[in-house]
Amino acid sequence: MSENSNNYLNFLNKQQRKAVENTFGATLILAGAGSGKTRVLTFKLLHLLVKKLASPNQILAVTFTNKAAAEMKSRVSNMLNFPIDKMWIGTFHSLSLKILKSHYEKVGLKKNFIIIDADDQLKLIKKICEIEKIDTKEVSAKYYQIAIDRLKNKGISYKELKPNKYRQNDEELIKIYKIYQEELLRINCADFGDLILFCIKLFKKDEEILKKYQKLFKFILVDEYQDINLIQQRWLEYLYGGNKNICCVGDDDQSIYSWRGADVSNLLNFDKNFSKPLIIRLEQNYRSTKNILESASTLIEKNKGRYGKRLWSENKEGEKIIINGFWETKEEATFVTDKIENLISNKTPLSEIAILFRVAAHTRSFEERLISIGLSYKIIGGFRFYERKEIKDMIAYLRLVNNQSDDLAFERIINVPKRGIGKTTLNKFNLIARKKNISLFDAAREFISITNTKTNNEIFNFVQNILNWKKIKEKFDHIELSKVILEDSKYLQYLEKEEKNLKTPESLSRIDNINEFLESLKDFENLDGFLEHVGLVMENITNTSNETISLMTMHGSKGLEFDYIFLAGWEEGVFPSQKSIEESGNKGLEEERRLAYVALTRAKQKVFITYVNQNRYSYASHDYNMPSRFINELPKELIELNDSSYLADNNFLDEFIKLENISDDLITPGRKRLLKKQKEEIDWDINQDIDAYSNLNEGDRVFHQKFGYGRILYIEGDKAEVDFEKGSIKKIFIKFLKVNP
DNA sequence: TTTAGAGGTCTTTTT
DNA sequence: GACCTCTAAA
Repeated sequence: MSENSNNYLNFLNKQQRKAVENTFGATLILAGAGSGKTRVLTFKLLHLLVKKLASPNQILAVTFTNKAAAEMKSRVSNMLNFPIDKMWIGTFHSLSLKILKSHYEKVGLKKNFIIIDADDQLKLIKKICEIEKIDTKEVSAKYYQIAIDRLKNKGISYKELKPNKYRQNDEELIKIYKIYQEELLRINCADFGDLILFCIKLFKKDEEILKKYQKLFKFILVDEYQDINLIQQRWLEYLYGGNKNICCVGDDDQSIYSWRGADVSNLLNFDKNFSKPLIIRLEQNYRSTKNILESASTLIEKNKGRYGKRLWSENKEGEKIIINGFWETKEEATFVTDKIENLISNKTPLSEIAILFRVAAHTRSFEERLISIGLSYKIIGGFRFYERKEIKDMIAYLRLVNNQSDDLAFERIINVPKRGIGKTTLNKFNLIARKKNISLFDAAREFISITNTKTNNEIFNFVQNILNWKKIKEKFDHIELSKVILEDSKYLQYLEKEEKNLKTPESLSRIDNINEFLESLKDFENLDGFLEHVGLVMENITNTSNETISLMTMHGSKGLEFDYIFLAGWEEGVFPSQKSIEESGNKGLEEERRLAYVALTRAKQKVFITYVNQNRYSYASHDYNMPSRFINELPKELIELNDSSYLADNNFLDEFIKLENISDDLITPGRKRLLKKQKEEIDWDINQDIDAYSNLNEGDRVFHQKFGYGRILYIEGDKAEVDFEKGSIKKIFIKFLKVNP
């Protein structure tokens, strides 16, 4: 341990110190943004070790995201002189996996089981629906996927699910859930929910095992407690039951995962779930300037469902929040990068700059701009490396070599690259597999032994390849194996061909990604280690150079801090998200507001907010959006509003700022106002009859295949802005419009 | 029987 | 823009 390990307590304020030194029993730390909660947790860990209250492997430290876990690990390893490998620091899922790896057979899994992602989940459910002849037109496979996920978050198994007469598809759901669970076991896979559920099952079933872990974990530390769902709470309760020492850190204002089953009431019921807790509040913010803190606090006070706290700070006032509106996304990206260039010339390190988005897909225009001006950036989360098609294909090959009963992997690659083994042949495999209760791989072998068709040769080769690779796996390492697979399967050849023919940005980067994939394999000892990492983390761990700008979602930014924060896309419908309000009404809106609070409080020095008023490009059409209501909710005296000349000319901002009380109706008010305004401006003439395609005028009633009937707002070159009756305004090429008589 | 292409639908946030 | 389904052609 380091020399100054005895005076670490001096680095803490009174409340923090109390939190650290109160080691036994239950402690709940209500910690505001930037109040040093990670510091408290890591120091507490240190304290437990220094005071010899526990040895490293007797402390269980649970975090919510992989990033937070990595952060804590690095902080702890900086303070301590010994390797932290033996410590139980990780996410609920990774810690559950660690436990399950010693007891997999007790829950019906086999060695080296694989964790499947949402993609595979959906594929499996679709397959089940098809086999069981469950119609997925009215109720989609996705619905069932989400439903099963939600049930798992609540710890409800298919046996416990009682059909609800107010929901129509519960019978189907139960059936699918049951088969889904059986299928997972058969192909030796578990989904995210299972990792935690299986642990609980294990604890319930085997008291000896439960006792062992209860005894082992003398102290439990939990980060981001407000985001914990029911099943995670139960997981904690089981492990808490032994030594009864638990310390949770949370902030109700930062609860942003209710859609994943996170339940803030865990925070409320803390004293019911854990006995006689000490509750400590941390309200001094060390991170942000007074202005940023004040702005964020004013915003979050608009929420009704909160415990209420007011953060304070001894930091300097700082600068105002700069808000800029733009006509289109390009302009927005250019503005942001210009500002970044300014910051760089003032010696701001790139690592202190982050651009945050509501939707991961919105990073694109910024990426283009950053590439063109040559600034290095990294995307955290978002388009996950391991979710790219070519990477998933490669992983599927490895998975199948690893485990021939992995049907999901088999189905993914049996015809990639194309081998002339299409749907019909696959259906035949499926038939055999089900009849004989064997894997698709074995069914394929069976198929060639009993039939004689043209495709037999290809199937035979495929099967032989897998068996060959299996032998190679035994003799060589996973990197060598991957290279052989790339060659033998002709996958690399297939990518090269695609690159030549298509020349799309995606196809051009595929081979690079494969090379990066091979590179990232080097970080793992063997195939098992790699597959485990892929299943849990989904992010590439190479390419973590520090001197870059960070681009990420607001969700992804939680727990991080930067000197300068750029918040892009603050538009009604985008943020707050239309979907979230439609789905959960005021609750959804409040969660979006908490997200805004999280985003603002990431900044240490200065915040820039931007919005694109007129031309947010999404899903191949252009959307109109009003500035986010959250802009309106910031204290007027602490913000500086600027807008592009177009917006100034049209008084968009003036109009917007005048509005004080915005209702929480289901349709976002910004959109409502805009629709109203434009409808008034145009004098409709419904009965006008014009030839299709030509002579289109403003005000014409038109028809579009995708969006239905609408009216032309104005025409600009070969495009027309159309107000569709379904409620959206889109910019469409005129040639796609027909005039309705 | 497979594959390419056309046309449709659905688009949040993460372990 | 990605992914699915349907259809027509190979």
